[in-house]
Amino acid sequence: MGQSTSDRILDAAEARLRLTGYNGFSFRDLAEDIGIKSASVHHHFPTKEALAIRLAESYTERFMTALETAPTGPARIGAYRELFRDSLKDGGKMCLCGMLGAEISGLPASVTAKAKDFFEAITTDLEANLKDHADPRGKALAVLARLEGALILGRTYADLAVFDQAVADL
Amino acid sequence: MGQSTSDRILDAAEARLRLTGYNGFSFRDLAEDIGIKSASVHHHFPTKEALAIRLAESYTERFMTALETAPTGPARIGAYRELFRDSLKDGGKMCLCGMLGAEISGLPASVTAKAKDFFEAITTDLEANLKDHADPRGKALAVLARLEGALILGRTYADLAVFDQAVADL
DNA sequence: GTCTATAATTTGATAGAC
DNA sequence: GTCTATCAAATTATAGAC
Repeated sequence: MGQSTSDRILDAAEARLRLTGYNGFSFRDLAEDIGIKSASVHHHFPTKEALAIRLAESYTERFMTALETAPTGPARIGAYRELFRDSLKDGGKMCLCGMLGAEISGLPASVTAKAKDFFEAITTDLEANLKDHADPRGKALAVLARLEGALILGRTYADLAVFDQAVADL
Repeated sequence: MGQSTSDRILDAAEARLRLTGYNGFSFRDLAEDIGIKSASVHHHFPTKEALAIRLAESYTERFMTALETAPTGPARIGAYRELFRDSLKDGGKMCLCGMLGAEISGLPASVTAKAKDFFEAITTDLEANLKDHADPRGKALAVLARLEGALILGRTYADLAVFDQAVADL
């Protein structure tokens, strides 16, 4: 079963967004990535804003699906650590919503809302698994912050070991 | 003593870079910010790359100067927390080098090197103040990661309290 | 040091043929 | 669904007058 053009656009756009940010790629870049013309990309996603919204939604959905097989309770943190680690391992990519969160002041409000949705979904899930902690939500935010920041450090040093050191005792 | 045009450009550029990222502003934006023309901005900084290099250098220098009055030992972490917190409080800005680190794949190598210099300076300083810790460098990277990530979360939620929750036990 | 003018390229987006 | 062609605007950057 081959991938639809729409899916190939989404894949190319996700990779580019996670590497260079929202303002770091164009519709022409995506078109060249998959061997079509930019007008065809616009046929599938009328605007960059619409594309980014779909990217954030599908990223969040995929992330949540990956968590379905994760352990519950505090051990769930390890599953999060691995998911973020995979992101860095796979070409040194940021978390899609971490990237959007960094650039947020220059983005359409509809896109920033989706990034927030991702963080809220993660925080809520993590919080529910840390009920024995004195401050479950604070701990959840602390874990998430550390993972996002560890991606930035790992990327900048271009060294997976830096990520590992930054999250060693998670 | 008035500010030189060069300094006014640097201030405007730093604010824009920390809000919208390297690809999120233009020389014309900076020119309009301070009431001159873009050709005049080029007179002071020939290329965007040169401007970003200067920004990262001056940011690092300023950060290190601010640390001169900070306590030594583990208590130094609190000074870092306050410096990052001020960044968010001051218009919801990212750490300049945290932003560059996120966008790093799309930036000139000379700029990425300066972002790395910042992280290395911070990590080294923090590490030296955590000598009693089992893994001083790991702990230093963990603190830095958490602060960078907490900025992303605080920005996305547009809520200083989210930053505070994410770094509560630092 | 700042300006006008402009070059060369890129960008997001649209119209309309096939 | 993809293409050619195109648009209007923006971008980085330079030349040269004042």
